[in-house]
Amino acid sequence: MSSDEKQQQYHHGNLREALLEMAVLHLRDEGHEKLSLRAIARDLGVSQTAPYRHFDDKNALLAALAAAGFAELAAKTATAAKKHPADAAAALQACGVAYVRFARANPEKYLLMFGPGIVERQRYVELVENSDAAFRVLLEVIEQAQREGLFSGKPTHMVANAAWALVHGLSTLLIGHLQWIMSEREVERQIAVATGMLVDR
Amino acid sequence: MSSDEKQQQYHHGNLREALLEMAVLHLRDEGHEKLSLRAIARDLGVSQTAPYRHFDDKNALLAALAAAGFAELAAKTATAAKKHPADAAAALQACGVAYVRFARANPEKYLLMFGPGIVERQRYVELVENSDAAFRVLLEVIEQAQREGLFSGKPTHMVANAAWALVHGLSTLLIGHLQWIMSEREVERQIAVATGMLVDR
DNA sequence: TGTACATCAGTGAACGCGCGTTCACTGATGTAC
DNA sequence: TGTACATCAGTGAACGCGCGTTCACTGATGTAC
Repeated sequence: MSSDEKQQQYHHGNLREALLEMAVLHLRDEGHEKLSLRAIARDLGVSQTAPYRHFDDKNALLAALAAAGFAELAAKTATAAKKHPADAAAALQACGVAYVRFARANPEKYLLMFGPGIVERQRYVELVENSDAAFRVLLEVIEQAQREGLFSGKPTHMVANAAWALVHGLSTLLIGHLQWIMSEREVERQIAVATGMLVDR
Repeated sequence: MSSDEKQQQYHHGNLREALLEMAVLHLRDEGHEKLSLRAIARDLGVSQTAPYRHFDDKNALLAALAAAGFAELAAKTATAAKKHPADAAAALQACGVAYVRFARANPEKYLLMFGPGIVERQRYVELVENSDAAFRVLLEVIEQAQREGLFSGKPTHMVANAAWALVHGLSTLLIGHLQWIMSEREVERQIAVATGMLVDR
């Protein structure tokens, strides 16, 4: 224990954020199914009931975690897309690459975001908004692509859903079934080939 | 209780299959995370330790369930593909449609098959074989497509992975995030649009 | 500047839960002779 | 055809577990006057 840790304060001062940070660590290590409020509190040196001052229940903490994840995902994909303001095909592919990279960098967080681990998602305003925002990034890139003549004649939201399905499916396969059988080089090539198939004419 | 059910035998005679069938029902109703060996035994009117005569542990039962699911999926997609022996693009699309329909008809089973709910999958020979077989159906359709000149110049397994990613992603989105916001008609159209994007030139 | 008091953010003990799994057991079945 | 016996497929009690959550509480903080 460092001297910092020794000097225990009755009021933590920043417990909400500390809980979320520790939760991210636990998530990384063991996934959201095994994530335990008690264990998180324990690791923060705080009583097991302290989290209830900041979150209604475990589900609320998971929802906050997922909401932050969607914000991060939206930021990453938006940044990637903005690098190709004049070329929608390139923007779409860059967006897809950024998407899959996010999932690979944060596999357990990604699975929490899209899995059934959070109940009554619609109750959590921030979660709904952030997840909508993440999808909207993709949607806007598709709209731009349509203005440039790609995907002509196909309904925008269906093209967007299909693109989403591709990157989502690739993400989950790469952090699941395909996890161990591809080298890093192959993975990068795979991402390029798959996102390219959306765009090649 | 019917008279059939009343006449309890000490030896069930078919408990292994009965356990799997009941497990499928529980899976449908509550998902694999809540699935409990005790509850399944209870519903079969059998002691909570009886399942251990037929499965090493809970994980083994889940593995058997998933293995059966992959066999089913392989059969459905193979049947769909065979209907278009001379047109690989049509075969691929039919295969994709069958794939997504399977997932939508068996959402919780599908999530078990692809999720992290089963540990040490490689220990279960039948599971590995059946999941390989399911992927092989898709792979063979892609190979046929390449012989017909589609996807020229792209590595077969990468095209296959991309196709798999698309149908897998669509499946999980349709049973997850997109579950409630599309009508049945829209879903069918969505599946057609997405699988069509793999194939349109 | 000092004090009373409301409010906030912690504590620790306890409840109740269902679960997976182990154990020693027993009833039923089928086979060798 | 009858019997001994090994094996198989059940039983029921029990262990131990960590968990989410509630409760009544208390120490710290900040604000009104």
